[in-house]
Amino acid sequence: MLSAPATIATERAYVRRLKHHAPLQDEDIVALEGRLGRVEIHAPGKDLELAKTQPLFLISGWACLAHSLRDGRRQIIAFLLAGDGVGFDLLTRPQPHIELLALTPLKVRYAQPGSLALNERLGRAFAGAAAEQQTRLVGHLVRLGRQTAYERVAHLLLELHGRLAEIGEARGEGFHLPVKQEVLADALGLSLVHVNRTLQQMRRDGLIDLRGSQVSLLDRPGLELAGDQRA
Amino acid sequence: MLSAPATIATERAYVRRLKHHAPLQDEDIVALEGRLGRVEIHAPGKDLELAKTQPLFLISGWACLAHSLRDGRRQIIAFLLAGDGVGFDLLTRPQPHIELLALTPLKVRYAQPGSLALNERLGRAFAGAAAEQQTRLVGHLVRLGRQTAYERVAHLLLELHGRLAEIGEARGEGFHLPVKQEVLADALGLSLVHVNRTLQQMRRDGLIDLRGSQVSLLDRPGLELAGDQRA
DNA sequence: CGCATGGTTGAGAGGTCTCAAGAAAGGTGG
DNA sequence: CCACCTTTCTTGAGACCTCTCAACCATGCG
Repeated sequence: MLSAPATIATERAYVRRLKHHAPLQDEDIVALEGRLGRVEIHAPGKDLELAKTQPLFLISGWACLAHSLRDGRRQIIAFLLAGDGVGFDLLTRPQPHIELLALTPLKVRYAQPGSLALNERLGRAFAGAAAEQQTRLVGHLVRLGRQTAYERVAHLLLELHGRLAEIGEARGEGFHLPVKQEVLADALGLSLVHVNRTLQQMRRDGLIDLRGSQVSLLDRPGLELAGDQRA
Repeated sequence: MLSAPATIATERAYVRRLKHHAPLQDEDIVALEGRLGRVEIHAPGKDLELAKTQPLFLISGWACLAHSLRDGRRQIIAFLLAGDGVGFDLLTRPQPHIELLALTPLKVRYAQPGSLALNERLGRAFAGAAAEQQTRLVGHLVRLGRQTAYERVAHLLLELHGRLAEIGEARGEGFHLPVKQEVLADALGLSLVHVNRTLQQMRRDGLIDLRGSQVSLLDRPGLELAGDQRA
């Protein structure tokens, strides 16, 4: 029984995320849960087939939206973390040539088709989540268009840390980054090799610590100076 | 009176755009028009202050959404053309650090605040327009992340021609591109100089003709080969 | 005619890429 | 627990793409 609270907390990451955007009441949660169904686990690398799948929430693990070009080049559009919904907003609706990929073992909970904005509060929560998604997408676009490799990496690390902290998956300034550098490269529009060199450089500069897939942001002001893109 | 039909057609570019996404009936148009108000004209370079403005439709001219970094670098997020709405979808809702800029003399028609999805057909039309916007945004992101300068330019020219053709602003394979190369650079994540060189190269390759702000796509298959990003 | 703006071109620097090989880490079967 | 194999990370070297700086040309306008 010791693990029960943790399990519940984990399985309700989506509740926590939605509550960030609107003050949900117990009845809202109950109503929402009533529309949720089976849980599935997918292996890393699995294509969840955005076009054919029902809406879902990520319970645990990392996923991404990706677009592949003919010649094998790939661009990752967005990272999806525990608590994120898929199929509720425009970005995660089926789009041509976009695939939804599991980056780690992925636990998802499917919802019944149709909107889950069952009342005004839930509606605002989903709208808020969609707006946040959209803001991140624009931030990603700016990264790719106008930032250097060093800036892109710093900016992405800050974003991921912030998102993970929100769902309780960061430990202080540290977090688990369970993706290959190749994935970071495909997200950042860089080559694998250059991502590696950039990480080395940030390590030498004392901005981060990196051992295995464990990252620590050693110098947050420095990282923000490097990566922040605000006007 | 000879110019009247043309004027009406122009002023209703937004109707044409919406009809692309749902079969609107006359009553829908009437209802929509009932919610539209004053027309204003803004000078090129004008910041329309996304955060403070009412929703609006572009009647004529070009605008863009842009994000400026501290040091002056700028990334254009999206081009907005005649018929495009602003403030109806997530992308064109106020977002931090994003500004709405007139790129040419810009004629806009303001709408009353609140949703214009007055019935199910209009709702689908607006949703369709938002989805198209979103798809373009993702395409733009892939351009910036994984395409070369040459590919980016080709892809953007094809996109713009397609959009202009939809609203009757293309003449065959030609169209008017009323923006400085600096603007293209800020959209494509390139330097002004490199955009110029790339255009020269495409001209030498016989893909495009470019005189003044007049562009002709001389070799559409060639352009698509160069710029198309489909998997 | 002269100025301002935007386009064009050259030259060299710098950032990022590709190719390639070696080191580290992780998993698996003996 | 070790040996091996695979995967991932790391590093080097050189090529290539794109950038910056700078100058010059073309156009339009007062």
